[in-house]
Amino acid sequence: MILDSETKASEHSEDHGDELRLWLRLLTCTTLIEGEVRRRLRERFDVTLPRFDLMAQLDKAPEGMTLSDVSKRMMVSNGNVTGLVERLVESGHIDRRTSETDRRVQMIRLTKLGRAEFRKMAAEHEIWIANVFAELSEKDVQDLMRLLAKTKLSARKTVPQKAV
Amino acid sequence: MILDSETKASEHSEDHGDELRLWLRLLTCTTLIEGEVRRRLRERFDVTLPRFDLMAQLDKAPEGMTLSDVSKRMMVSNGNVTGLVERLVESGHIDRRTSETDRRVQMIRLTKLGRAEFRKMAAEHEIWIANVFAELSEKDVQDLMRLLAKTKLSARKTVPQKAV
DNA sequence: CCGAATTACTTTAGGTTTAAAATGATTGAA
DNA sequence: TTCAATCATTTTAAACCTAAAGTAATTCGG
Repeated sequence: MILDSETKASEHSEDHGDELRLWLRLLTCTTLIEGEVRRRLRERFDVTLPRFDLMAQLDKAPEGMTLSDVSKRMMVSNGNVTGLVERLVESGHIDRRTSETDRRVQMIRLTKLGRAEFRKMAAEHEIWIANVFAELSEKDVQDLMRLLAKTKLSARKTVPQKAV
Repeated sequence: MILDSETKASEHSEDHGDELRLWLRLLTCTTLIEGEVRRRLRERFDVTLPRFDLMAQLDKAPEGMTLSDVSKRMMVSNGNVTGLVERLVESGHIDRRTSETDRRVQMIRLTKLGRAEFRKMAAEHEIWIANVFAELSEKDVQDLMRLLAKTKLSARKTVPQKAV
């Protein structure tokens, strides 16, 4: 196998500049969108983004979820969820009860109020997000979906998994 | 202009599901990568991500930056920067001095220690990021760069600009 | 059955983050 | 000049977030 000088050089000191720029761009897009969503949630509904995110998880699980489930789905620490849930119970948006079969487990679900408020917010939120991507063609959206799926798989391989 | 039923329907209740899924995927990728970078920075260098990010900004500006500059670049609030800078001055990584021409302005820059430590971390960081995207082809990377640039422009249009 | 390991959740300490108000310095228009 | 507006930064209050340690319940191998 013959290697030209460029390939040879890359063996020990590859150029990683493109990947770094890609990461920064990805981060910028997310931060930009997240900040705007946060601002609008506060302005329109006086709600924080983490509260909205947690309610979104519960809306997809009418039968309820455990705190651990929420923690994994939201990719945040257990302790973080404990505090968020505490405040959402306090404000009457979610309902928490200890599982009858396993007393370690807390099942939480949206209350009627919580569900109603979430649905109202979610409807607007979906329009905001559609606007965010308004200048992308349908093909752009599909391409981006595909590339991000690939990125997610690639990134996951660099994350050490818990032993099974 | 003739509209078929699908187009007609879309006038008032367009389907925004794809965009929403795209946003969630974007967010997942960023959260995943960010979490892993945070974990490694702590594990390898006992440093937090915000501290690293701030030092990265300063490394690109050898002549120094104002706190407002940093705030804009990092897309975080002013008050946040004040606290971060406070701790980085405390630990000897950055140097802060009041501008001679405008006493409202604080110029900050990396100290010798700060620069040395940052460079060491940045070298490893770059490799971690390259690994994150390792399964993407060179074309994938370029496509993703282009689509994210487009996304950024599109998203910016939905963010209300401050009056000039 | 029994004790070690695991699991679910909470607590703690410290740092991060925001929005909004406050402080002090500069600018600019009348 | 002068004072209202603007600007850079800090402060404040509350929430968010993590890592790590702690508590209590369950599971499982022997």
